[in-house]
Amino acid sequence: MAKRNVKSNVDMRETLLQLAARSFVTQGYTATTMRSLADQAGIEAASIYYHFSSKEELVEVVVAHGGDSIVLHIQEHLDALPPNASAETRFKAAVLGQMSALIKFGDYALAHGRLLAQLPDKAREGQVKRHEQNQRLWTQLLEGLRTEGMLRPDVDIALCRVFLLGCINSVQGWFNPRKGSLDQVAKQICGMFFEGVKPAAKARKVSRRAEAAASS
Amino acid sequence: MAKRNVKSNVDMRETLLQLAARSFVTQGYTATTMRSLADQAGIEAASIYYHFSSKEELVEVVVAHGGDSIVLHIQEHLDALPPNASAETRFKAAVLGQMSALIKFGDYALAHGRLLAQLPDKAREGQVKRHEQNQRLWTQLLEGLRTEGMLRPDVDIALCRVFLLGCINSVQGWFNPRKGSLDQVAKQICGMFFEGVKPAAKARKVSRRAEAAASS
DNA sequence: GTCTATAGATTGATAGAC
DNA sequence: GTCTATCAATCTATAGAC
Repeated sequence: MAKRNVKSNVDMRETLLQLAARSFVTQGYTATTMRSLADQAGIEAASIYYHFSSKEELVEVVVAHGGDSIVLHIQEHLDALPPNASAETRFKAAVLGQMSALIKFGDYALAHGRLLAQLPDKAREGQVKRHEQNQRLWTQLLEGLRTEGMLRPDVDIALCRVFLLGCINSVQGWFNPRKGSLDQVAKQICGMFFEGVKPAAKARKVSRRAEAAASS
Repeated sequence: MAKRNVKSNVDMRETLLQLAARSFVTQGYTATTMRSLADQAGIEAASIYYHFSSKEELVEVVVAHGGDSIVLHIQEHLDALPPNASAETRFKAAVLGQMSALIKFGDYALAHGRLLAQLPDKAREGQVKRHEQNQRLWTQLLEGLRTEGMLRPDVDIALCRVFLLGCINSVQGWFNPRKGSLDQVAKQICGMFFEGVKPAAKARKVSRRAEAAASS
């Protein structure tokens, strides 16, 4: 039994990153002060500069970590599929991948999505590329669907993308793992996306369990 | 030909509100300084305090204006319908209403959506109610659809709402009025929402003009 | 690795002249 | 209504002791 500090400093750098991610996301970049982060970590503001050279470096690391996590996590889900998987299968895997990345990497993932506009100029440029990379991945997945005849000719791919990402990214705000699985929510989203919400000519009965996963 | 200032001060209060809305949305609340607003308006920072008692009052007015505009604008669209309009008709009118509110009130509308979390505590409480009012309106519209049998029993209303609002709210970011009308985009969104993106058993040909309205 | 002390810049806001 | 001048508070960041 060694030390027992406020945060039982196993790794102060990691602690600071997590606190920073949460604060940047909830309070914003400028509103987050080095002092408040230090307070929460149980150290003095000046001590942060032993771990990070500046506030700018701190936010860069947070946002980069978030962006990388999402892209890599989706890629993992895609790589796990057989090479001849259909566009629809790949699409569904990506939906689940992006959702679970949001849950798993929480504030980091949100930081990447919400913080870009607030970043200092230098830091922003590098991150924008990461963001565009994610957008391109989704555009490709949607184009794959179109090639395989899974998209009506009149639906716009760019519109689909914002439609989907807006929905998926909101998951982090309301998902409650005790009430249902991510898998069920992902299925509901894909169902809504492909089939719409209108009943088919012949009404059908489906499990309502996925419904319980949304709290609000 | 009276005065001709930097902003030709017809109404400095209005000018300040518009600049503040834009800056709050793009830079965030804390990052927006009274000095930068004054610079853009062509006056000194101290002069702002003749029009507003504090930075806090300034952001309150901006966010309130945005929230009211959206709710009232949708309500206008709904009130223009005949009293016996179907839930589907009301729903489509609300989609167009929220979209055109976003375009018409631009930064004010975005401020209401994006700034809530950054507001000082006192200002936030009042605004949260306005936000919930908007959410309730959409929930009611969706419940109306369900009552009239336009929603499959397995689709979750809360999920529908985030799905829709995420999509609609993104409109402000990419809509280009020279490439198409809001009406066309609204139709596409409603089509996607009700019918999904999957081709029907029997493929059909539809106009692609709406596709051109999205730029990115 | 963390502390105390403090420099240097910027912020929201006030007082009073015009 | 807008200005000049200024205050008190707070911020990022550095220097150097321990």
